[in-house]
Amino acid sequence: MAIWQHGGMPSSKNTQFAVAVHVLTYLAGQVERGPVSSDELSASTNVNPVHVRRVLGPLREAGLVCSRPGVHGGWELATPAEEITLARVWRLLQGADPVLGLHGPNPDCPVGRGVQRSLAAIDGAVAEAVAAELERSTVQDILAREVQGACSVPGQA
Amino acid sequence: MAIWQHGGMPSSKNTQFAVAVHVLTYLAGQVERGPVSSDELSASTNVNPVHVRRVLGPLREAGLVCSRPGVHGGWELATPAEEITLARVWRLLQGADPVLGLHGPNPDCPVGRGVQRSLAAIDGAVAEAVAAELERSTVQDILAREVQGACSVPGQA
DNA sequence: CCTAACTGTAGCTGTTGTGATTACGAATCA
DNA sequence: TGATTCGTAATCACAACAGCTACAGTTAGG
Repeated sequence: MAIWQHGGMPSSKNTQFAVAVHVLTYLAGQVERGPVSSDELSASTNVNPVHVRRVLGPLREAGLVCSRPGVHGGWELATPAEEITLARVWRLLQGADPVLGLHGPNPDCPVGRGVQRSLAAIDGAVAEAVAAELERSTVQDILAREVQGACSVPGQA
Repeated sequence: MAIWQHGGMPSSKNTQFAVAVHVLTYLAGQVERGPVSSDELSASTNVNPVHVRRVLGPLREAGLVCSRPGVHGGWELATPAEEITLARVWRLLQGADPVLGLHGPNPDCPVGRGVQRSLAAIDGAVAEAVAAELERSTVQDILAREVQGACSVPGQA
């Protein structure tokens, strides 16, 4: 028994963060070349071009990248790679979604409410811890780990 | 490791952690009463009894709780509440699942491989940071925040 | 025994989130 | 004008989570 509608709580399987980091690193390595099309980024990340643009949307609004339509359009880094921390990217894409999963408690149960409140507070602390850890890496750091040259997708250079 | 076909990588969709913490706290408050049925736990957590048992499975294997079938069966805490850190619970339920989402990169792209490796390392560090944060709270701590008495589901006490 | 009350698990279903795909409009440059 | 590329909406397929039912295995009590 217990047919209460169960609390739908978001927090999901974001591949978006990984895709974003990948794209930013790619762009950081192609700064000299000018705009890069989402088609090329799509080939590098192995995801759909539309998905690339969707992921890059929030990053553009935050000023990390910029895009231009048209014949020689595409995407460019709008912030130096060494100033883009992974924490910033993560916060942009994760939003306010809980890191740990919370669940809709039974309003009739005092334990439910108490646990819920405690858990929400702890989730916040965890989110801060994650951000703090991600603050330690920048896109530049990741790019620096990449090998030297030959960083293009075959058939696009 | 790392099946590159397309993203099937887990992240945090688990309500299980929250349910587990809830149940453990409930059990910690009912230690004197003897075994608690998963039906009662189900009413408190507002999830299905079967789901409760599924979540509690790993915790029992780890020795945190124990269960007995039969007429007066149910679940009991098998470890003092002050020794159960949330980190332990989290690690049991999270397993080796990545905290941030990784994605299947393009094997033909050197950037892909590099980013992938970096991201995996960072994910490990983040997981440690999360665990460290969760190490600071125990089930006893959460129970202590609960109010005094009247911690049963109406109709069950 | 036999029944009732539990756990333990398998199987199916409904819902939801994610990403692929297509399509179309807007902007830019030759 | 026409080709290229972004921006976005709409739709589809797939997988994960959880709800639910059903049934087998255990235990207590008559």
